[in-house]
Amino acid sequence: VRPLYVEVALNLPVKTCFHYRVPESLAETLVVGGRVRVPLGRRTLAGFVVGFPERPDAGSPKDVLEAVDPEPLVGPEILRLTRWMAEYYRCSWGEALHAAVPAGLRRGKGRSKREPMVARLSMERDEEEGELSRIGRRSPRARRLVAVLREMGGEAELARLLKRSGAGRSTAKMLARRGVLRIERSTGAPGLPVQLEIPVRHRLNPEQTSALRPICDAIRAGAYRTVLLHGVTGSGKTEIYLVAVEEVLRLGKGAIFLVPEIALTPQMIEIFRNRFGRVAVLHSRMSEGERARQWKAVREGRLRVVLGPRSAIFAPMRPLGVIVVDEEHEGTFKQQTTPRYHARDVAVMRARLEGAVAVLGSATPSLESYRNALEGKYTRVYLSRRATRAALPKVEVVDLAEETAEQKRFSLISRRLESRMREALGRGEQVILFLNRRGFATFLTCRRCGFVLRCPRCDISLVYHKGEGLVFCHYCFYQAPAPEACPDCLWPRMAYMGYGTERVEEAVGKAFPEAVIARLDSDSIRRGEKPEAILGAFGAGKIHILLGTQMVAKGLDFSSVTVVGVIYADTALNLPDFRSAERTFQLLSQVAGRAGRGTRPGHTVIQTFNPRHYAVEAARTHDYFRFVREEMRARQALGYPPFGRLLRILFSGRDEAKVIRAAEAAAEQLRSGLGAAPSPGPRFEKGGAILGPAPAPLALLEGRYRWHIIVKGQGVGEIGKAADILESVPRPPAGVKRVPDIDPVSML
DNA sequence: AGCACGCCGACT
DNA sequence: GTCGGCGTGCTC
Repeated sequence: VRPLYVEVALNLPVKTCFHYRVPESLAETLVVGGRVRVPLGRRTLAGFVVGFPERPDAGSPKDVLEAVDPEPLVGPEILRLTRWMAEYYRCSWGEALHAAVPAGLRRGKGRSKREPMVARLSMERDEEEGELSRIGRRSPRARRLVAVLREMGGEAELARLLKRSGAGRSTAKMLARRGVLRIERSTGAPGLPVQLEIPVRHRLNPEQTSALRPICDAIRAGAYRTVLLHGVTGSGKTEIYLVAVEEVLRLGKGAIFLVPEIALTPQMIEIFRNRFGRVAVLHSRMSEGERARQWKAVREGRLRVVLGPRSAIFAPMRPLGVIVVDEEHEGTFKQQTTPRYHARDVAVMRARLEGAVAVLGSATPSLESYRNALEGKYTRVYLSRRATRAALPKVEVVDLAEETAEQKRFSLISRRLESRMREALGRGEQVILFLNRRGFATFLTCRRCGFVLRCPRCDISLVYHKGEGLVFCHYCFYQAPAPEACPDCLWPRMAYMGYGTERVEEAVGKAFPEAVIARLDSDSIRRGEKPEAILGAFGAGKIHILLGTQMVAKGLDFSSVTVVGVIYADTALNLPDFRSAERTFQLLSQVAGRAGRGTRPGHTVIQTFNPRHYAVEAARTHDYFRFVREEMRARQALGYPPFGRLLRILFSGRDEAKVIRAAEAAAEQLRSGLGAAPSPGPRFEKGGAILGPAPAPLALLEGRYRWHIIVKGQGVGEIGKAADILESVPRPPAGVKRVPDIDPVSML
């Protein structure tokens, strides 16, 4: 039967799909999962064919203009999965599908055979400033182009850059001629370093063997199961993942391996390549074309192992045997733009829909996963010992208040940490230092009037970067030269407060003049340092002290690192978020685990003003269970996850009064709607609550005021009801954006 | 989202 | 008298 009509899912914030007539000429060509070009209003859009209805739901449907794909771009599995996402996360099916397909494939079919042109900043800042002023003040376009490129991280596809900055090709060419930019065809995947330690393959110990059993049993049975693999750092989780993947491959199925963006290290890629030969890697730093190529190879069954971040959960692998989510507790699995999905939860759903096994691995499982395991929704397996029989590092906590009092001054590196570092360096061992703050000074203040320099668009303090002599907003990339005098009272000097990686680098350089120090954070990368090169040099022993942010905390495995220092453990702890203790504990445990992975014992020194906090205390004693006990109690008392569900509704706009009014109106509608819940539905008063509206912790971001409402419910039913109410009431006035976030991970 | 239609204020 | 603000509704 020839289809007369198609149902099309468009990437619009509109819940419904649209029906079109199929012209005779296309009746044979259209397929479910392929895309079509269709008219909508006065535009033409591409959307996914999701069905062939017998009769249209509109009076006189328009004609499909053309077929975009000769064959389905997504299979029935991804269609089903995205439909579930749309329902659960309250987006349209089209938006979910849009997120599930890499950009390089979406636009033009194979037309973009050639790599796109990419523009990169290629000058030091002062040089660039000089060149720009020579070009003259009458060319705001050039300035705007450079500013936009800087915001995009110093490197961007030329086409996108021109569109965003509104500048023309000629402006870009002129800047390239003057050396401000380099414009070249993107080269694809970054090269891998020469030397990296590949852990040798160990025989599984008895604990690992029994952990593997429920995983492999389910894989062989082809049955859905989610396994929470809880293993202390260094307990050999990776080896279990690898054996599970091997098992899947033996059965002729495929595997998806998700890692947090930050942990997609060359080291991990190398382990996989080493073990499985060809592996599809979907890396955000790869060009669109390269990612599209890998995706196609997966769809055609040429690659059976996919390694990637969040979005790799949509890899068109069929049949699927196992999905591994490594570091499942990581917040980066949650997308912070529509559709706001959590890749770990999507992974579990996908495994369920496709009869696959999901393995969620972590040394510090999220409370959500832990509770699911306790309730029997997941199978929990526990690895209590380090595979290499190396002891867990000895963790020492330094009370910064005490240290400051005793030394009569505040010092970034306590005497304890310094002596541990000296011992290690003396033995030819290596050191990792961790600090979760980039830049030099975290804020500038005036000693006379107390003025603190803030971002005009975000109202958070500007961070001083000494290397560039500029202050930066870490949220919106606003930048300005660091003021000499106080802008408020004109006092001639500003005081540099707070400590970032740049400042620690300087202090460590002074204390250890003979050591080779490298810094690894997004600033050093932006300035052209290759993380692969730094890690390669560190692995080869050419660098003695590696200092950095998150990037040094995750997934690094170097056997000669014996000392790890946490410069300041309180950054995460002081965030206004109910998960701050959990984040702190996870981070400290993870960082501590970088020490003593080889045969020599490790030491971790944690510097903090909160030495008695249970997150710090539990990290010191490597006691996950103690942490969970305390944290569960706190969450239960307040009805926070995992004991309740949250819906966060964020309102933002340039006119604060309007934003507040919109949020208040919505809260009122929620209150009356939920209070009157019909009897079959869950009663709301019990345990549920509508919090706010209140200003979000980041109350002003990029010039937009932000207020939010938090709906706390006992289960999905309640927050779902709240989301239904929002959809049924009139939309907020123009100029106010309302974004619902189901299961929010960050409340900032 | 993007675009129309539609109804009230200061300006060529 | 119009140009244009954005509030409201619709797009197959």
